[in-house]
Amino acid sequence: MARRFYVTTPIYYVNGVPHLGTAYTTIVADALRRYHLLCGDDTRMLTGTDEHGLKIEREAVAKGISPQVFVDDMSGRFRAAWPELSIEPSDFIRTTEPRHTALVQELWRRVEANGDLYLGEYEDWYCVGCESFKTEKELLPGNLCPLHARPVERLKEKTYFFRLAKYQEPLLRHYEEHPEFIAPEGRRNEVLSFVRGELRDLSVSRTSFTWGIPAPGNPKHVLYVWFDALANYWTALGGEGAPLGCYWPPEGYALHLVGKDILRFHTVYWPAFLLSAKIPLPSRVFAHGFLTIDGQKMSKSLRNAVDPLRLARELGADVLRYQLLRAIAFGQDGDFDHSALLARYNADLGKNVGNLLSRTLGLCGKVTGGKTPAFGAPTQLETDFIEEYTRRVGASRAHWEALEPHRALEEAIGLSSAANQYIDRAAPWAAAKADSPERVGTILATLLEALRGLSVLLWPALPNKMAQMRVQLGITPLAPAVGVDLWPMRFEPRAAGEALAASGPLFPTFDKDAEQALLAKLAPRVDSEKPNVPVVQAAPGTVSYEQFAALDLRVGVVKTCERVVRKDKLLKLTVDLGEPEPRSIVAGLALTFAPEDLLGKRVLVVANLASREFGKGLVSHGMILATGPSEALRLASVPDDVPVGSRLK
RNA sequence: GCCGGAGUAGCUCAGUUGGUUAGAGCGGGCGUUUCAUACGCGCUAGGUCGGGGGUUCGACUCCCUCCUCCGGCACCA
Repeated sequence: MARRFYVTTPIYYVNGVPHLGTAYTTIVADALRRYHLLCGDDTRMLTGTDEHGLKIEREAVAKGISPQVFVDDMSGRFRAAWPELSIEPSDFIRTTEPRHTALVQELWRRVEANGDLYLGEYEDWYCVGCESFKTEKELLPGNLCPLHARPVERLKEKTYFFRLAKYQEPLLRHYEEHPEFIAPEGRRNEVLSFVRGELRDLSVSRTSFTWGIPAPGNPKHVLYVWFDALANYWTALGGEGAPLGCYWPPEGYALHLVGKDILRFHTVYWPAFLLSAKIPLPSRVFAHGFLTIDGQKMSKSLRNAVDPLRLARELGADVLRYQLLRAIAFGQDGDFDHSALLARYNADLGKNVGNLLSRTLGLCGKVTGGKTPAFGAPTQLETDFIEEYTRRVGASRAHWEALEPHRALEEAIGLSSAANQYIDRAAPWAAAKADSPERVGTILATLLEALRGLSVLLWPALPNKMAQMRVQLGITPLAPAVGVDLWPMRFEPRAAGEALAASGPLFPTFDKDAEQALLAKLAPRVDSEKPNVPVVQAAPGTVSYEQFAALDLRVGVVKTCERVVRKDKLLKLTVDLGEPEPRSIVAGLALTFAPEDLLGKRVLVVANLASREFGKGLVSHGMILATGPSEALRLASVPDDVPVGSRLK
């Protein structure tokens, strides 16, 4: 009853290096891979890199190298990173590989043959500086490019469209018939409501850059990001009729792990492409949450500050894997907290599992000469413990099946706790003093078998540590094979007389000093960039939106400006706010600015401030915004091309 | 604005189709053992289960409403 299990991670865009977020997804995928291996499933895991697109082209140019050289280097970093985290994908695909490009083009042709591609015009905001389109959302107020702060323009580009709208009903039907297709539940509902709304055809090609896969039959176009990238899950298996095709439905079970930010692409666009190409859909798309780090959002600077490889080198890959799998409810947002990591390591692994191994082997060394004792007549204690063992081993398995690694591991630790309870109740040291070797043997044999089971249950998360544990237990390394179920569902104590090989603490704990030292070493240091604004909560002096909105802030241009006699600080100016007549404003700018400095300048004005009388008929109808000491003011400003009278918001 | 999720012990969270004294882990407190990595085991938290109202013999669990947080969509004051 070996299943064919195929798990994928997103392919990572090579404009960055592996960070904790990408490591997280990939570690979960690897843990699932290992779990399925243990079950005897025919298992396959895929990860890789996404290497096309304008950003890459641009970055390579900026570095003065060819895109290919650039992506070779970047992709290599991802490929090299995973083994350091004990991640062993079956395959690593790059979107620049011929095996991918050829099959993506085939996919394109199939979609085209199905009548789902048409040439049209894509119209949106375009920044000449970027040479790329911007969505409305990206733009700064006043239709400015967020990168260049210059106005974008409306532009049209020839592009192929995919008839996404056509697949609204088929998609909804598929969601309906396969409720497990999108998980978790909450995410499924989001997608559902999105698809129930209006689906617009999707632009799937570009002509404004060349670093991509040429569209078959029209090489002026390159395939646009999603059509190219999503296909990797399928192209990596070699396409239709290839030997690896058996990992794809209907024969295989294909699971895509994705971040919740790219859920839609995987549950709407990708299935639609496949429906069009008449290829079976993947079995399930599971969206996990985002990580915060020590309670802080993973900003760019934090991303780089928390390097999973550095953590792995410092603590061992297993410890990092364990924390990510155990501390974060898969599917929900989670926090990666450094001190919680150390605390959990000490508690779960050191004190619970590690000490259990240590005391068991210690007793064996003293009482049985470092060999496995015989399992004799069980008492109620053994019967109860074995019952709990069986229950937890089964529960752990069920949780892996349900994509709940945090719970699967919780069960494993619970089993270790139960063994610690059992050893206290059974008190083999007392039995040894009472000179009842058979009883001691039975107790120790029970514990050794529990530890053997643990070495399997924890292996998906802690492959290296569990390998070491098995060495100490004197058993062979786990050697998963297709069709062989290694999950320790049955409690079967070993034969007597086998050699054990205790060799000291498996999980040496950190004392307070060591913890402090590690935290100091590992904690992300980003304070320089953001002076750790601790509380940005609503302070007593906050204003409501309504209060804020009551302000009329406008862009104006200074038309006239003159000193005010006997008022050294004041300038009297008239400012054009786009109103019929320029406003007369009195402002305390004179210590910094000479009147001629300000002529023609753009300024920001509070336009609905109550008028103020300065005497001698001098009245100010507004306030000019500035910052700094009186003698070194800086005017709040906007670029010169912002129309006069524009309101700020 | 619409839709969805969440708000349970100091922290992280479980809580099945409503029913005796609301749970776990960690932390804290107390006790205890000595085989063990100063480890383990036992006991302990008296928490208005976000607020208010309702249904019911009885609600954390059902309904209404309000507040806060988060997410999706819409919109951009």
